Amino acid sequence: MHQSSGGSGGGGTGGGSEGGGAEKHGHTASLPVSQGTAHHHPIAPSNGNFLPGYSGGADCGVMNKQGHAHPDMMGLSEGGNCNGGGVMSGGFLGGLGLPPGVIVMAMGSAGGGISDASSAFQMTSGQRALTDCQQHTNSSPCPSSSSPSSSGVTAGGTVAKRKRKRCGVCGPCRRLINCGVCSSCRNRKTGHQICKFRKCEELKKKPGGGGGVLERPPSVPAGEAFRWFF
DNA sequence: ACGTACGTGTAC
DNA sequence: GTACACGTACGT
Ligand SMILES: [Zn+2]
Ligand SMILES: [Zn+2]
Repeated sequence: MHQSSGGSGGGGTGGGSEGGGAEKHGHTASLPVSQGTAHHHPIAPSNGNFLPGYSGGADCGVMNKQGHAHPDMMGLSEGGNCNGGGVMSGGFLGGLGLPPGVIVMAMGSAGGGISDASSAFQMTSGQRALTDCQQHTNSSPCPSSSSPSSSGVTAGGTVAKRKRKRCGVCGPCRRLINCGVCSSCRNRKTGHQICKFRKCEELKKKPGGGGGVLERPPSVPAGEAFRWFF
């Protein structure tokens, strides 16, 4: 019971004092998706807040003039940020759930870059289910069977709930470092939660509608979005 | 073994 | 309904 509350509030806030150990040396974590065909952080993050792979097509010059990435720019509920307006980050893409392709394409046109097109494609498909070639015929992340934990039952018989993993493609997931000022960051020691700005959107949602429910963003049934590309 | 982060219960 | 704290799954 209590699934309603557990979804957002419950897990979304914890804290820590310092944002020292954001993650690891670059391996944000073991993202389920193999984003950069070539892992191992080839180059340093230009912004430091986003993965290099995606920043490439994102920074056109028009935006990205933040200089110093501010932790609170989306206007979550921290510090009463008003969202400057020039600042846009994962929130605008994954946060709003608007047609990413359109935006990216618009930028691509301005910048005049074919490579941007591919980026857009990646983002669009990546947001939902990665259209990559990587089909993973069988490399299932979950060992399924053959493992006590996978069975879902621990020694005592308690049903061990398997934890979901971040999608790795949404805005928050693409973030690399913690803001260090949000509740989660401040109380990480006690809260054991990831930075609010890094909390995967998929994890925020899908409290129990995973699998059978085809959740799609209101308006623009994907199909239409596709048409915009061609 | 350790740190990180998801899930859940409770407090407000 | 939101925020906080705890247990524990998960990866290294
Ligand atoms: Zn934070
Ligand atoms: Zn995500």
